[in-house]
Amino acid sequence: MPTRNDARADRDFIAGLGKGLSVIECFDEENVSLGVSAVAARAKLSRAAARRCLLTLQRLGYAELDGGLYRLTPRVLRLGFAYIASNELPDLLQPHVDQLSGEIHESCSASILDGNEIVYIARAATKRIMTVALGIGARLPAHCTSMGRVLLAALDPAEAARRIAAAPRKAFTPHTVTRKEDLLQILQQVRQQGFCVIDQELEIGLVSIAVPIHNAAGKTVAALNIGTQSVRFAAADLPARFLARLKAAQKDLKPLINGPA
Amino acid sequence: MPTRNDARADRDFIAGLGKGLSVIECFDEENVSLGVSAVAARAKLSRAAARRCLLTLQRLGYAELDGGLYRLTPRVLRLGFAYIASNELPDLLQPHVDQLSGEIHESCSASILDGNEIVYIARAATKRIMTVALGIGARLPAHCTSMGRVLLAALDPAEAARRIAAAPRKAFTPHTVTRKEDLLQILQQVRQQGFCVIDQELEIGLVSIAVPIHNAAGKTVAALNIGTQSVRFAAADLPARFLARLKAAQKDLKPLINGPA
DNA sequence: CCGGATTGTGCGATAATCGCACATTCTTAG
DNA sequence: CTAAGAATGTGCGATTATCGCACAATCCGG
Repeated sequence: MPTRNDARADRDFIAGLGKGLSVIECFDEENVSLGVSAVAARAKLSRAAARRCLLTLQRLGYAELDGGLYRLTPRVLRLGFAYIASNELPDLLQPHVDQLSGEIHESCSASILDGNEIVYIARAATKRIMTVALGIGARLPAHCTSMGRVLLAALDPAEAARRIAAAPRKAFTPHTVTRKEDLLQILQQVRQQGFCVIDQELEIGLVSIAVPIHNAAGKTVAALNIGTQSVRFAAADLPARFLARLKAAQKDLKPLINGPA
Repeated sequence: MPTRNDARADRDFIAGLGKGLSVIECFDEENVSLGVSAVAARAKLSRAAARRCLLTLQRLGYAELDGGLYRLTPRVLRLGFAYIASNELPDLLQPHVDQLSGEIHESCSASILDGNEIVYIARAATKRIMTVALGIGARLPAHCTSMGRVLLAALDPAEAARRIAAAPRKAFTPHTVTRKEDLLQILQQVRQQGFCVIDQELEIGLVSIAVPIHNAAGKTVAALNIGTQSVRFAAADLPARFLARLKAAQKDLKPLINGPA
């Protein structure tokens, strides 16, 4: 730990950039338009700083002012899109997700891991099966989702344990597994069998199955899943019903994915 | 023009934030990983400033360093998602887009206008019909797309003329209309008939039809389109084939969309 | 083994950011 | 209708964080 480097890092840290980004992240579904004070409170900035950020974002076209309330503009999509476009994964996966969903008439998604959360990078839904809508960029806790467990299982076990320990591990339903030891054991099992089935741990009535997606070098870079309703398929029946198709997609994709991603 | 206000705006402009955002936007499909110098050149910053931004982004988890080259992390999706989540439109539109696409077995998308470009906010594809992949957040010039013309037609005519004049108006195919006067006349027609058909102006073999989506107050806030291949449907047949469905969706959505968006 | 290019570092000067305190406007309640 | 409360916009001096140059270290290609 080079204390010299840390000092350097502190010197070279642009405070204004960090503040501005937190300001952008202040906005969400429940906070479509925010005033200066609200932003300051949410981003933990002084009102003056929040105001400066907002003014700057407005001047750059990332936010607009409407009667004292600020709101984000479509331009911020450029930022997220900078990632989507710079990463081949979403483009590669989306067609497969579309096709898979079309063939089996069930919802199908792909996601990657970011900390303790999975992030949707491709998605195709037959109809809305969950109460929450999950578009590209949506986040869900990793510990209680089929894709999340597949992705955690692909990590170094110590790292996986660390992330699980750090996660809130909220119980969304009575079925949600939240004990750290249980989760680690499940991860072990997922690692061995090469897929993961979730039985109503995120939402009652929702079951899903996921497999890892590997790049050409064999590293897990994403997860692919099929989600459906428990009234249509019992969780125990998912492997027999869908695993072959998921494995086929997994195999098709592997040679197409180059980078270390 | 309050010259006093401008001075104030200049004072309150956080340079670091603007620089950081341009740095993020440096990354795209052809530039997945960039070095400090490359970023500096692209964002038109001094190397020192670019380096500081990169370091800051890395510390905040928006970028990662891999052997001298920086790359964006999935975390930047949070930024774009701040917009998606804060705007009801994508969530409202996506299910309709999915359903429409499922029913008619053609690709279906929704987009909004940002300057001279349309931005995809919802999408469902049967198979990949275009050479380019268009995910959420993808941008296309407004002047030569069906949704773009519908959205431009909804603007104040003077404003539409201004944006068209400002746009590059590249001719993607021999069919692309690029003359300003012709485009304005087409807009007039679109405004009257309430929809727009494009015949291979963006890509040879690609035809599409779009209608505006209105909010409850009657203001156009998005566009909805169906795209297919000219070998399957002639452009002239699109209205008879698809307009009724699009209009139905338009009508269904209108009462659901509240805000001034 | 040696250019050429790129990255990392140190440092002083400058100017940009900060946040307080006040004036102003808008909203809410009585 | 008026007054209290809250939130926004403004001015300004001090501080400190940002800037970019110039040099050292490193990587890459010939």
